[in-house]
Amino acid sequence: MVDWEDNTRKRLLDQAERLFAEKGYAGISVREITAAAECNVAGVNYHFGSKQGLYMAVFQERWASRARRLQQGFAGAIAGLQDPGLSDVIAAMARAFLEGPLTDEERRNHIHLMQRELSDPGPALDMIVENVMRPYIREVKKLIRPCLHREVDDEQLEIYILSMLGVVLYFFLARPAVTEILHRQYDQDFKSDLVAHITAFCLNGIQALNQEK
Amino acid sequence: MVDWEDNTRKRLLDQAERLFAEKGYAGISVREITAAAECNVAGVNYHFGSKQGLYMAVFQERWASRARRLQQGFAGAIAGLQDPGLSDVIAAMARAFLEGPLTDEERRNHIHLMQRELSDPGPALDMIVENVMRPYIREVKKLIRPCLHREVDDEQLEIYILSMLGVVLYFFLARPAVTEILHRQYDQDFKSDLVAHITAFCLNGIQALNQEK
DNA sequence: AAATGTATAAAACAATCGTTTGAATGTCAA
DNA sequence: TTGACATTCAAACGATTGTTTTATACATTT
Repeated sequence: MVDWEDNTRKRLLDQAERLFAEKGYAGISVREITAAAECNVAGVNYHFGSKQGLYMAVFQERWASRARRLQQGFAGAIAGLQDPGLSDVIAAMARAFLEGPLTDEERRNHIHLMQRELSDPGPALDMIVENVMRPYIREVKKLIRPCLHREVDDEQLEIYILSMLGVVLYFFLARPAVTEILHRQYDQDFKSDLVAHITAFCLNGIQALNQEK
Repeated sequence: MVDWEDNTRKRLLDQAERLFAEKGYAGISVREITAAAECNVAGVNYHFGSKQGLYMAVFQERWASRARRLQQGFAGAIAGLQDPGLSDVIAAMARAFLEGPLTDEERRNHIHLMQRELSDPGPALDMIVENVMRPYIREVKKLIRPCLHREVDDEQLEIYILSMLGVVLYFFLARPAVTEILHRQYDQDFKSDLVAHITAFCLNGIQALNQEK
């Protein structure tokens, strides 16, 4: 194995990631992937054993490391502040997803791949939940709890964090519908508006936790 | 055509709706659908012309009418109140989606079908946006605007409404992940908690619109 | 009763699916 | 140079895809 740059394998992962994100596992054929990667059909089975093996490799070798970069982007933004407030944490969350360290295409692939696994549980869901979502939520909880004025139990806090994730991911996920409804392009302008909006919306939303009922 | 009950056609729509919602358009074959509907493979092409025709029929003959029932459930809950406040509108929105006039299975199918079209634009997206989402958003806008203390431009209000929809739909969509993370069953108990939470979260969120900045 | 139209079924259609085979490459060590 | 290994390729595998054809059963109309 020539390990400094296994070109066919890399091209296959590149195109598989893009096409699986775009059309879903069942929506794309091995031949379409190999055509896009400009290699032979057999390449998939040679390098990854099967179509499913290629799918899992996309998550293990691409998706997981991107999730790590996202989390680091978030943690880094927080680490730069001393005594970060609630709005700092929420703004950092939104920014990490919408303007974070990833390119636009990486971001789109990343979120679509995640989304598909979350709604149609596939072989990669366990990895996503255990290795990415759970540690992420634990981290955010540790950051948020000191900002609250009263004790809040774990589950309630987790639901709030999931709500914030929901808002962020949904604007991404439903992008075709959102842009058509609002008559706006999904450009930098719109993204800035979204980050500001999401931060304000979720900040107020989570203040519900701060109020005695 | 025997029109009082065309049995095969009805069974095909029943099973197609369930299976398209569960596995997506590309994820299910016409043979799996006809097997579930206990009829011949040719039934799909005879009654609907093609697989895609069956898919569109699911949206036109099933999904659209359910969307109407959802909207009526929402409108009816509001109509019962005089001078409905912001929290009334939001609670009615959440309840219509999570505890509304649909059965649990109808609700699951409905939201999954919608979700798939929103994220992978298919032939039914235009219908969803123009005939369902846009009228719905227009209606909610009319209800919310009188509750606000200051003038808010259309787009901002629309973004807030989309955010609320995002929270509601996301808890549905990512149900497999959500229940695993929270270690909870998706039962009546949990649903009540969700409605209460979403209402509180979004109510506070939208209050951002009420405050001078 | 004969003719017509509708609905279902069995069988086959060409096309495409994921996968495997076996030969042709190139690379590097012995 | 030889032998072993890694990689790519064209070709073909059997299975499954959506669709069509042909035949049959039943109902309604003439």
